[in-house]
This record gives sequence, structure tokens and C-alpha cells, in this order.
Amino acid sequence: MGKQGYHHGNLRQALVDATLRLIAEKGPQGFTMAEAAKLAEVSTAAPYRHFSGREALIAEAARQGFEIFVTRIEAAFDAGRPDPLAAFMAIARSYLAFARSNAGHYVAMFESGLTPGTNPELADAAGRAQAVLTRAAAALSAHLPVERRPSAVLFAAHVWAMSHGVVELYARGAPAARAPMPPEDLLESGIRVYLRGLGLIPPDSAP
Amino acid sequence: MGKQGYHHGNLRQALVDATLRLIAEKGPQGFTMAEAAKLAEVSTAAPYRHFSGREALIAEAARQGFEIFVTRIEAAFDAGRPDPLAAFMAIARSYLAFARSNAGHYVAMFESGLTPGTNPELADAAGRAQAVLTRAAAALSAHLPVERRPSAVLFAAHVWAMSHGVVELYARGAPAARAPMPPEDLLESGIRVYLRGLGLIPPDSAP
DNA sequence: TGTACATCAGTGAACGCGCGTTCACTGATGTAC
DNA sequence: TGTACATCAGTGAACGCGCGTTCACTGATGTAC
Repeated sequence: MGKQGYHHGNLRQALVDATLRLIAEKGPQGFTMAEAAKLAEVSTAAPYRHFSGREALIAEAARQGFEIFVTRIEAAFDAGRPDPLAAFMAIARSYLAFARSNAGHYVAMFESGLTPGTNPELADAAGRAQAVLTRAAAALSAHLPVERRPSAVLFAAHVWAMSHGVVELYARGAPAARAPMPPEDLLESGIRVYLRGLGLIPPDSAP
Repeated sequence: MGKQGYHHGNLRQALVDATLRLIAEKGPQGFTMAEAAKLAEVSTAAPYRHFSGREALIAEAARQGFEIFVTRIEAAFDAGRPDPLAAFMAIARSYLAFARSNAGHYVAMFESGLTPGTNPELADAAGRAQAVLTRAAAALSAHLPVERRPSAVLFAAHVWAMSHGVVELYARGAPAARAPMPPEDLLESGIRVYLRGLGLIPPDSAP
């Protein structure tokens, strides 16, 4: 694992880490193989021992992102503890926190323009991420009478869309709009209204 | 306006159109000055008579996008006709339609990584877009008693976030997730739940 | 324990390419008289 | 209506650059005997 010497030891991961750093700092277009190699202190030809090319390296960064994402979301949900509602809101906060703390991963996952069909492992990891959110949605709405219970897939998709939208529009430097409040509060209040619409929390005061 | 001859006639707009086409087809990174010039049937130096550089050209594409966006949204809202709710849902549909039909504009506006501060005209156009959505939200919630009336800015931000999230996650080839239904229906049902949460439509059957 | 050798993970130089941008220029246009 | 001339909007060639990728190579490592 030592860095000196002819053999790097863990170049594959070092390249992924360099990719994440570059993407986070300069956007997906700011990432180049040459610079990743340089960051990993290795010749420009070395990356090709581990990745077939630029796209493959970004895809691996995205895949690891989904992996970590799933772990984080699951930890936040904590099997519905202390109660399904609190656990669900914890997921929302965790979503935003992930986008912030793992900007490189997030961009690789959602903004790098990867063509999903080409990489089954990536598609698989992304699918598992969706599954976790769906499970959380199902848990939160499980106590509703069947005829009023929403489709968990649909429920999860709505919340995911709002979360993603908040990140893209308000938690970045996008020219779209200035956020009326911190993204965390914006998302939490939005989800709260949505959950009220589903009858999952009582009609309370205005948001 | 004739294309033949030494002078192009309307090169500035032709370059913007070329930019939109390239961005729509290959993403913001697929756009190059050289190719835009080629599409406009002009030498590679000509664009610099009209734009200071690459960034300025993309920014103009985005600005025009916001301009059209405002027009479309306003037309869809139609001053709240036939009723505020129907008008509001028309905006949502219009948002998705715009993202589809004006993919180049949409990408330039939201996915090109423009730094907003640098271009006041762009920031202004974006601000007006937000204002339209806010006005629609205010109109829809105007009849609520004051203490239950949500902040229109907040309301608009939530709906915009969900709309944007649906576009990004489900109306593109993103590796994120397969949509459980057409994006239009997904967005409409999501907004419906949200509006129910605000007390703007009665608690009906499950979505 | 030593040695021979296959395999692996790097190097360094080079390639062809297309990019953004600049330059001195030139053809077309509009205007003053 | 003609003419001189300033201005404008193009050209074409060139620049320096950094990119992704490939190649023959070489140093390090692991394994069989």
C-alpha cells in the first residue's frame, strides 16, 4: 500500500479518488484522464491497466457512489427507528447531506451523462438505491388502510424527485433561482406537505 | 437574411441555434465553437464577431431559454383560467413539455454549469421565470384563510423542485431509476398529493 | 534456501486530433456629399 | 444618381495546447522446483 516504488499498490482506487476530487472541483467535464493520473502520481498510461478508458473510470466512481448512497440511506432509515416518520425524514436529510459531502460521487451518479445500459453493475447499484427508498416509503405508509395506501414505488419516486430537484436547483450554484431558505429546510417542509397530502401526518399549521 | 454571400445576415442567432442543436444532441460538453461555426456554415473565427467566447454563447442560449420558458409558462397559466387549479396543473405539464421540446435550452439553462453571477441578463431572465411560478402559486392559494395560506415562494420552490427532479431523474436517460409511469403522470400525481397536503384540493382517493 | 522464469503493473515517449482563440486580411454594406 | 470612404462582418491560416490512447519497454513480484 506504500506509494513509493515501481508498483503503486492500490492504483485502481487512487484513480477513482482522483476522479472524484476532480469532478467535485471542476464538474464532469473538468475531469481528464491525464490529470487523474497526475493526481495519483503515475504516468498517463498507467490508468489503462485498470480501466478501459475515461468512461469506465467515471462509471466506477458512480457505482461506488450508489453503493455508499445505499449504505447511508439505510443507516439513516435505521429500519424505521425510532418511528417510521422520523426515519423517513432522516432519509431526506441524509440525501442532501450525501449530495454535499460526496459531491464527486453525486455528480458522477447524476450529472455525468453516463449511458446506463452499458454498465450492468452500475445499473444494479442504482436499482438497489431505488429499492431502499421504496422500502422506506412502504414502511411509512404500511399502517394506512389499503384503499388509501399509495403505491410505494410512486411515493418514493415523488419524494426522490423533490429531493433531487432541491439539490439541483437550490443546493448548487445553478442560475435557476435563489433558495428562499436553506435547502435542508426547503426539502423537509416540502416533504412534510407531501406526507400530509397522503394522510400520513395530520393537517397541522401552515408550512 | 439570405444565407449565401459574404455576409450571413443573421449569424448571431444562427450560432445560438447551432449551439442548441449540439447541446441537445450531445450534451453541454459535446458543444464546441468549431462545430457550431460549421453548422452555421461559417469560418471558425466568425463566431468571435458576435460572442466573446464559448461561455458567452452558451449563456445566450440559456438566456433565450428562460425567455421562452417564461412565455410558455405564462401562456399555460393563462391568468388562472379556466380555474386556478387547472391553470396550475397546466403549468406543470408545460414544464415537462418545455424540457422535452426545448432540450437544448433546458440543458443550457440547468445543466451546463454556468456561473450565474457573471451574466446579469441571464440572472434577470431566470428571476422572471421564478416570479411567474410564484405568482401562479399565490393565485392558487389566494382563497385560503390567511393562517393556512402557505408562502407562495416556498410553495413555488417545492413544486419547481419536484418538476425539475422528475425531468432529471425520469425524463432522461439517467442511470438513476426507471420511471414507474410516464413522467407526465408521475409529476401530475405528485403535485396532486402536494396540493392536497396544502388543503388546496380535497382529500380524495389514493393517488 | 536459491534460482529461473512467468506474470504483472508500471514507464516514457509518441501519435493524431480537435479544440479555443488570434491575426492580418478582404469583401460587402451603408452613408455623406 | 455617383462616388469616396468608413465601418462592418466575414475569411483563412495559424498558434499552442492538452487531450485520450497506444506502443514497446522494464522493473517488481510471486511461484515452481
